[in-house]
Order: sequence, then C-alpha cells, then structure tokens
Amino acid sequence: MSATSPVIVWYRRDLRVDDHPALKAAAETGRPVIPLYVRDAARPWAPGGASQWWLAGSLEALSGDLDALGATLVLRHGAAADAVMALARESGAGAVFFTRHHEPAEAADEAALKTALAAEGIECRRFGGALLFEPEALTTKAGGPFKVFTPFYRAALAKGGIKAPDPAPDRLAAPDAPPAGDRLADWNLTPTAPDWSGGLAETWRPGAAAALQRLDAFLDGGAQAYKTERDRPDMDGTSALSPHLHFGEVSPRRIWHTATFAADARPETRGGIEAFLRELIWREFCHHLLHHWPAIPERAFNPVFDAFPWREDAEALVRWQRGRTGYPIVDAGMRQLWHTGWMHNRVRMIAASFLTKHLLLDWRLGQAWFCDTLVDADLANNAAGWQWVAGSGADAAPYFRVFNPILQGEKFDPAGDYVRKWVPELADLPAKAIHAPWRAGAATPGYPEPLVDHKAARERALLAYRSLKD
DNA sequence: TGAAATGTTGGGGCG
DNA sequence: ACGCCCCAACATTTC
Repeated sequence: MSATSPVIVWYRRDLRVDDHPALKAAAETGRPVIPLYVRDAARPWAPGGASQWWLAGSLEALSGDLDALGATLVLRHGAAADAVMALARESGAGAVFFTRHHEPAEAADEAALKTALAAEGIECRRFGGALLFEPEALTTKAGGPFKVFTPFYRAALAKGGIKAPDPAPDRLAAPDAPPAGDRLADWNLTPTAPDWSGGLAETWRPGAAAALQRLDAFLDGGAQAYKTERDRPDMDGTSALSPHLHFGEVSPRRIWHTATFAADARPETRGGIEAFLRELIWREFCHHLLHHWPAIPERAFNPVFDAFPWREDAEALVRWQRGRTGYPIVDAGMRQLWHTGWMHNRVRMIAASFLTKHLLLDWRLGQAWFCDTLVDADLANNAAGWQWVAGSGADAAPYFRVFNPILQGEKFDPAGDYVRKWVPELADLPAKAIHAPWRAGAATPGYPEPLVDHKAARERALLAYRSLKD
C-alpha cells in the first residue's frame, strides 16, 4: 500500500461527519478519502417506505457535509462486501475503515468484507461509535449478556467512561479523480406516483444539522419537564430524535455529552435529562439484545411463546393499520404514524398492546407494519419493543398487563387534544366523552364502533396467555 | 413504562 | 348519644 493510496470509509447508518471515529482515523492518515454508501435492496429487513424517504434526505445532507470537507460521497448498489471490494480495486484503495454495526445482516456483511479484504492484502479497520457501549463491554457477573433492563442500566452507569465526542475532521484529502457511482435520484427512494410523503416532509428535516438543532432545542426546552411530559402525546414532550439516531446523523456519545453538559449548566433540568439518558440506555439494551440473540426479529425470545394461540384476522389487522379500531387513542396513534412516519412512544405501547392483547394478533404483524411506516424503524428497537409488549421478550411486560385504551387516553391525553388532531371525526366531542365516544350517545358520523369490547377482549387475552402456563 | 377486584378505613347520615 | 350502614378514598392483592 502506497502512502497515497486512498482510504475508503464505508458508511451505513452512521451518516455524519461529527464524532465519527472511522472518518477521523481516515483523515489522520493524510491519504485521499473515499466515502462510500452501498444500497443493498435485497438485504433482509431492508428499509421500508418511510425509512427510505428519510435515507434519501440523510444521504443528501451527508453528501453536502462531506463536500464541505473536500470529499465526494460515492453511491453504489449490490451486496455490500462485493461493492466495497469493487471500489477498492478500481481506486487502488489501501484500506477500508467503517463503523461497527450490530444487526445480524450488517455483522455478516462486515465478516464477508473482512475476509475479502484480507485475501487481497487490503487493510480493514473497524471502529465503534454507533453505541455508547459495545456489547462485550457490559456483562453480568457471570460474564453473560443482561436479560433485564434495570441491572443493565445500573451496570452502564457504573461503567461510565463514555468517550468524549470528536469533532469532524477539518478537511479530507480527495483522490485525483472521484470514482463513478450511482445518482441518488436513480435509487427512487422517494415516492412519486403517488407522492404520499407530504406529511413526512412537513414534519421532518433529515440530516445531521437538523439533528443537532433538535437536540439543542430539546435540551433548552422540553428536557426539564421530560419526566412527566414525555408520556403526553398531546404535548411536544419527547426529543423526537429517534430517526436521527437511527441513521446515525447524531452519535449517542454526542447526545450523552451534550445532555450531561446541559444538566450541569442548569441543575433544574437534571431530573429530566437523567430520564432522557435512561431512554438512550434502553436503546443500548435493545441493540445488545439483538447482537446476542440475532433471531429476535423472527422468533420469540421466550420460546414458551412459540405455542401462543395468535388469531388470524385480516380485517382486524387492516382496521388497526388504518386507525379504524373504534378506540380513539389507538386510532389517533395509527393515523399519526401513517401521516408523519412517527408515533409518540406512549401511544406505541397502547397501540401495540391493543394489537397483541385486544386483537390477539401476532406481534410480528405489528413489527412489520412499524418497519414499513416508521421513519425511525430500527430492527433492534422494534423487535425488542414489540416482544416487550407481547410479553415474549427480555424483561417483558407480564402477560396480565393489558393497557386499557380508554383509561390510557384519559390519563395521557386528558383534554383529548391529541385525538382531536388525528381523528377529526371526533373533533367536536368534549374531553369527557372523547376516549369512549360510543358511551356518549352522540352521533359521530364516519367513526367506527369499537372493533372489540374492552372487557371481553381483556378476558379473552388473559385466557389465551394463561393457556401458555399449562 | 397496568388494571381490576378485593379489602380496609373513616366520616357522616340516620334511626 | 350511640351504633349501624353506606360509600368514598385509599391500600392491597390478583390477574
């Protein structure tokens, strides 16, 4: 390898230049840097529609950020290892640097690439940065992975030592001629006929700059009340950073340190920021789970659930998907998801509980729908979250925990504003009636009757779950 | 990161 | 004046 042979930085879901150890190391070699993104549409769990829309925006933003540093993002398609190898040969690259990812398919790509590079004598270096802690860094006293969140959380806090984020490189050297690549527009990531992405575009701005703005706005504003308001879908109580985090537009270390700094500067925000960072540790927990149990997107973590009597009911599934279950808080959430590609976390739990417990439909159906419609669709968070709700997961909700969608609505959307925003058929109902309109007796044209009776559905769910124990 | 059923307590109405 | 009953309000247990 010559002193001027390029270094390829293989990008995946680390679409940033800030706090990017692989990019930083590439810059420090002083050699030309070729940033590369490979799209493999044939991959298992390839991004769904909403996620693809985000990816397009994120790649465009990254491309601009790299341009400003003097580098050109190259787009290629196909199996990742093959595409990286092809570019390495064409460009005479002497090294490939990348950020370690933890999804099974990503880990398989890494392994394949490593073997291929070694065979041709090209340097291969893997860096951290996608997580605060690599899976090997947090183990129980017995040396195994954690299966329960609280001890995992305690271990993470005790471990500490979260590295300070690195700033972006000042500049990157470029190869004499930029390698050829695909045009982003030719990937057709954004919908055209019909273009259903209007709601997404008016809600979000993908890219690292927007991510950091959102982080700062959250820390200046909502963080203080986060502990209570994060449960309120009628308020902007959450950070809404999930899609930015999913695509790696902001690193978890950047979030950790910025938030910690903000808490030190304004002690009144400490409690809220602690609760916020705890959610970041939930993300770690989910990603570690997927690393150690790569089958959780397909199979129940607790094998007892293989025998669960899930129902088949295509019509009920469609009504849930379209937000026409007759339970206002569930329908509001499902419509928010459809329109904006995002759903408030409290409502995700309610809607997921409704699908798995009230309707007794397989959590995998819900997971698949979320994968296709969420802009923040994340294999680890989604699988762990759905199994948590269904009761089959690690540290799962006990089987008898059935959310009452009426009570949840009254508790967390007390004035009914969230329901009114997303279910216009109910906009004229008073707060007292809005979470159970069928009781009010008032006509609500266009809004369906409840798909199931709460009490009966609850009892049916308890019966089904009890059957597992025998 | 629930909800519902069941149990307990204490104040007030009332014979 | 006293005891009984009713029923919130709260606590505990169970699903």
